[in-house]
Amino acid sequence: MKHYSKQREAILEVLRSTDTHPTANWIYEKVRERIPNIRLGTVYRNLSGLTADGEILQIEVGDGFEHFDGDISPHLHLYCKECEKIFDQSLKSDYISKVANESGFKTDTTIYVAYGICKNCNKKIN
Amino acid sequence: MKHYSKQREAILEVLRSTDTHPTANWIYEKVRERIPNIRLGTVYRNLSGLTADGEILQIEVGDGFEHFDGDISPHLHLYCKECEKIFDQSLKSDYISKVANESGFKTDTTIYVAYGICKNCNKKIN
DNA sequence: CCTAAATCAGTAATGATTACTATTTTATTA
DNA sequence: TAATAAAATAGTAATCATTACTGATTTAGG
Repeated sequence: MKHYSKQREAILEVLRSTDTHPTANWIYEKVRERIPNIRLGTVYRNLSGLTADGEILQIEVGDGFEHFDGDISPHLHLYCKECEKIFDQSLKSDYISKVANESGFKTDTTIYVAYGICKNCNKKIN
Repeated sequence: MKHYSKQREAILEVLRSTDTHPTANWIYEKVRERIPNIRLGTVYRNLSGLTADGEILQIEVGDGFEHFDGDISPHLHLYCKECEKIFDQSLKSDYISKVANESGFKTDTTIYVAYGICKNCNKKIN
């Protein structure tokens, strides 16, 4: 990722314009509204580059899809196993980073995921 | 996962006998030494069941493979982008779980992943 | 023992992601 | 602003980790 491209720019804008954690395909469909003949491969290539550059986060919750996040601040991802949605929760400190660096590991990205049942689903079930 | 099976038992034992974070295929090769005609599909099915039952953890680090962990205590996974290995580090408290539950989310599993460069690779590079 | 449900071996299919190539776009330098 | 090399893209094809299917086997409980 050494050069600017309008495709990369559009992908980044789409990702930053949502507070969900979309898949590559979702991003592809959105970007296609602006750049109709963009290819899914281009979206994947840029998402990989943006992740490597630390401009976005890649989140995996075990549902078979890679999810992407335009918010790179350290925060908690709550994955509800009932509705299969990802919720965000802010964190006061980057706990992981501190612990990791104490042991000589140079951290540049931290991912926090909790699995369980969200507030809403809890009401419905019980 | 309501019934016992020797396949499930063997898979769990293999996973608990290592402190690495193997892939389904690695586990398959190991279990095959004991049960020669077990199938990869059986390994996958059992790993999914064991994960759902909370007996093992499923860790994803963005390398295209699902990794499994027989240690279900909350701990930190350090993924070195240089040597592509996963290191463990114990945690004094399950920070995520506390924060999540405060907001009404019922957590049953927490995953901590830090990306960066490990101690050894740091020496080699610099 | 018997039965029903769960799991398995064996095999085939799926589909998210990656790879490839010729063309176009970008950054740089003169 | 033209020339050049490197990087990115469109278009297409391939990969391969994972899941799905089916008939046979194993398990749990009475």
